[in-house]
Amino acid sequence: MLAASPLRSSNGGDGRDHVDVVGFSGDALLEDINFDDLFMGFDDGDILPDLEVDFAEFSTSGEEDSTGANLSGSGEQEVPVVQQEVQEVISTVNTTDKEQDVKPSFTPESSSVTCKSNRKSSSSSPTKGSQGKRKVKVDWTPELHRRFVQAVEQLGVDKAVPSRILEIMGIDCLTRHNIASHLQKYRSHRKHLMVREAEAASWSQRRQMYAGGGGGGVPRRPEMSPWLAPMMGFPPAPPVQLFRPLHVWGHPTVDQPPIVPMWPRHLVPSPATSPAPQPLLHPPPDPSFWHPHFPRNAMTQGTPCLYPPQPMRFAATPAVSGLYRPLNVVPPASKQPGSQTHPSKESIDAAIGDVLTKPWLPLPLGLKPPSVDSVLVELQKQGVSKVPPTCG
DNA sequence: TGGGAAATAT
DNA sequence: AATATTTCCC
Repeated sequence: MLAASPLRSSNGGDGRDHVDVVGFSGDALLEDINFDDLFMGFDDGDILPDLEVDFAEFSTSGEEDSTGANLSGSGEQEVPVVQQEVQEVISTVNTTDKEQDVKPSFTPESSSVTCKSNRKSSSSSPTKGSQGKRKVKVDWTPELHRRFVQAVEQLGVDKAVPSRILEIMGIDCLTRHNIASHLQKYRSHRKHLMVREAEAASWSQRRQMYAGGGGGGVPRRPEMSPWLAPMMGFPPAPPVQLFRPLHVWGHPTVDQPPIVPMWPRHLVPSPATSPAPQPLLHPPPDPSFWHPHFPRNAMTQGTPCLYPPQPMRFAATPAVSGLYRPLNVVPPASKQPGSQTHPSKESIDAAIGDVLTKPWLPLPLGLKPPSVDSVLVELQKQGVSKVPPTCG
């Protein structure tokens, strides 16, 4: 069962057809692989209603090389151009039912995956620039991709070859080249993911070395501790310093437990350990998640300090790069011992705006700092306000 | 027949 | 910008 309609390129170049291959399922989630990472934007909205249009009903139009394409056969062939009315039917269905509850039961075995035209296809003249080949562009919908993954895993990632995948998937309108292309990308993404996971694992391993396996996160050799290492230039009479981790490329840690150890009490930095600031490095991309998260927890709880207004320096540290950016938050002047001296939300906001202009500095030993939440918790436990000598 | 890179298209 | 296809070479 297929549905397709022509897509003519607007530039009159090769005038490719664009065919979506769609199916639908009640559970559009891809569980085998985290394709949220790989293919952003997949959601139920991408799963289109069943467009069971029998390709046999459509005559091919115009182009010689695409005529006679046999979509019910196996192997690769050109997807035929179909009549305009198909496209109309399809877009009608799309616009009406897309958000509706059109999720018929679906089982992988019995699923029908259909090919439909891409709606981007404009109704331009079929005669344009269509000599030679007319390829279709396959839209790898979640369902289609799920089947792809299924096939790949069935064969084994290493042994999966396009022709076999195609066979297993049983999607008529796909060609071996479609599969090969997708497979290439799939592997590439996969490799990427594995690298990232390896990094995470390696980090996690190192974390354990310093976390002491539940002993409160105290490194075995404090004097060598990476945590202790100079992270930033300390202010002359510094208040509490925290690392503020930035998960720039990953997902915010909202749903995840912290993967980093608590900040050990005796490792809270002190002025004596502060080095000179490092030179500017390449800024990592997209620190955009700053705003949503930072002010919420940063300084709203505890950490009273009696210093006069003075920058509080946080480290905004991307998880991967080993860089951080200092964040200076100026707390209000303390009135009397014991009074609250949190920075105001405004000053935090101002600092956040400002931090983006700061240079990125290397994080010693390439280690990540603890998560801000864990630090805050730990600092609270430890009565951190006493860390600077005059703060308690 | 398939992998992979690069160019190209959308 | 992201993703898919094509082309070329091995």
